[in-house]
Amino acid sequence: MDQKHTIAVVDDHLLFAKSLTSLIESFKGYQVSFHATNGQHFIECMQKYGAPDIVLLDINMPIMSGIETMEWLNDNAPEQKAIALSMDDSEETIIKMLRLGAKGYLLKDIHPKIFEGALNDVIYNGFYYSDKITNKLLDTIDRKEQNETGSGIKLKDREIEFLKLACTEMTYKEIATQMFLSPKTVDGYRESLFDKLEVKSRIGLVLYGIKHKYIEV
Amino acid sequence: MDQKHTIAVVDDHLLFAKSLTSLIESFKGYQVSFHATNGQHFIECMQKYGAPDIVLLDINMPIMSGIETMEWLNDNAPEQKAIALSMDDSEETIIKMLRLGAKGYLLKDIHPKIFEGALNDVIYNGFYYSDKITNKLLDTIDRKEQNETGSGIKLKDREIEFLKLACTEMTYKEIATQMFLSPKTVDGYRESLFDKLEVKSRIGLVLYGIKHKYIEV
DNA sequence: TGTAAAATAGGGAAAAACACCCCTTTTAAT
DNA sequence: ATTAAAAGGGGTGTTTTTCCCTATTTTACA
Repeated sequence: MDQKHTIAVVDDHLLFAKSLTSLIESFKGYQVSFHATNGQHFIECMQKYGAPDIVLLDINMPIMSGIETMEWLNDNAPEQKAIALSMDDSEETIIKMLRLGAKGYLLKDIHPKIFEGALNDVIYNGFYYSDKITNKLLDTIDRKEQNETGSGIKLKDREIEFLKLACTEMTYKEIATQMFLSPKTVDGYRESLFDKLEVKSRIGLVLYGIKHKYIEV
Repeated sequence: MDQKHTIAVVDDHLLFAKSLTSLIESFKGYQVSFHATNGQHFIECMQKYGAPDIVLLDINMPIMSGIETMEWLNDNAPEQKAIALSMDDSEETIIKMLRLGAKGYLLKDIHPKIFEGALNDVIYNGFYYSDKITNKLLDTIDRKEQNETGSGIKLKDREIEFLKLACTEMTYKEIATQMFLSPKTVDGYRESLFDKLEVKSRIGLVLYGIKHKYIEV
């Protein structure tokens, strides 16, 4: 085993990517074979330089995101080992990446020693799951099993439609017109959402809507 | 000039910080004297290891943010050269940091070569302003001169305080109590903000507050 | 095919939000 | 010293929101 393990870094943040490269090359047994700034670029590079042993995938990238890249790998190179590397610790993203076959999910604030350990784990064990991520997933499962609380509330189409309009400066009367409903029906949606989302005012609806990405700001 | 220039890295993202350290130490003429995970930690480290030639300050950190750190430096070590290093490219943050005396403002996605150049500029010229940042500031100035549109609206401390409370499920009466004001005065703040921010309802205030990062969701 | 659960709609009333008028005291600036 | 602006407070309305009821009409599905 004389050959060094090869790593590809896929991240649009150049400074981070290059810094990470320096770090990785300071680990013995590893070398960075190339760096790409988004998924599409990565695919091109892979065709040019060959597949690396591990690809470190950022999630948020322009043109082709980490998730899209993971989907592509799933279809075209299912054997490729990939580790997601992101600031984003939302359950949904983590779950999505792991389901798509990522061998690990690292937050960008981890300790370099742990990072090195994770690389080794992926090479020799095939995967690495950190405490933090595991706990996050367990939390999510707990909440789902209990009471559907947290972010496990499912809104119906019409409710979402109403929620979006509630996050504007329209009055309920205007919302009713917009939705082709009686103001009284809209009042019903309001009350049932107050109940379901555990809020006490329209402000609460707006905050919920933003937090859960029903609307963008 | 045989001595290397010393750099301190202040960033809570360990992996990034350590990677950046690797990168910096690959530049000739530079060495990282210490790494701190937030402003408070940085101040402690500085007392232990002495002041670096340049401190690289992340903006978003727990306990003591980059802005708070910059304020502290302003009061306690105004000669200290600092460069803000952040993902956040909102005008307000940039302006705030530069006003507080930061010698430069780098986005984390810059090219390592430019990064190295920026370090040199700060050491030898005393400052570095990138195209991107300069243009961003020019844009802001343009908008200010035109019509006060965009985000060029300055809110006073008390208005910001009110805005934040308006973005909760409190009633105006409760907000008044919280702010030790008469409900009528709060009503005045509401009206003047409606006017200033060009919104027609409290929902508008909330959306404005979120968009302009007065509140987090 | 009967029944439960959605979706729809209404009445009535209190509380909050909003609008437009006014005033005094304090602070800042010329 | 004078003036202007900012900060705090009031009166009196209208409109909107919120809450608590009830009652149809669909829709789903066992």
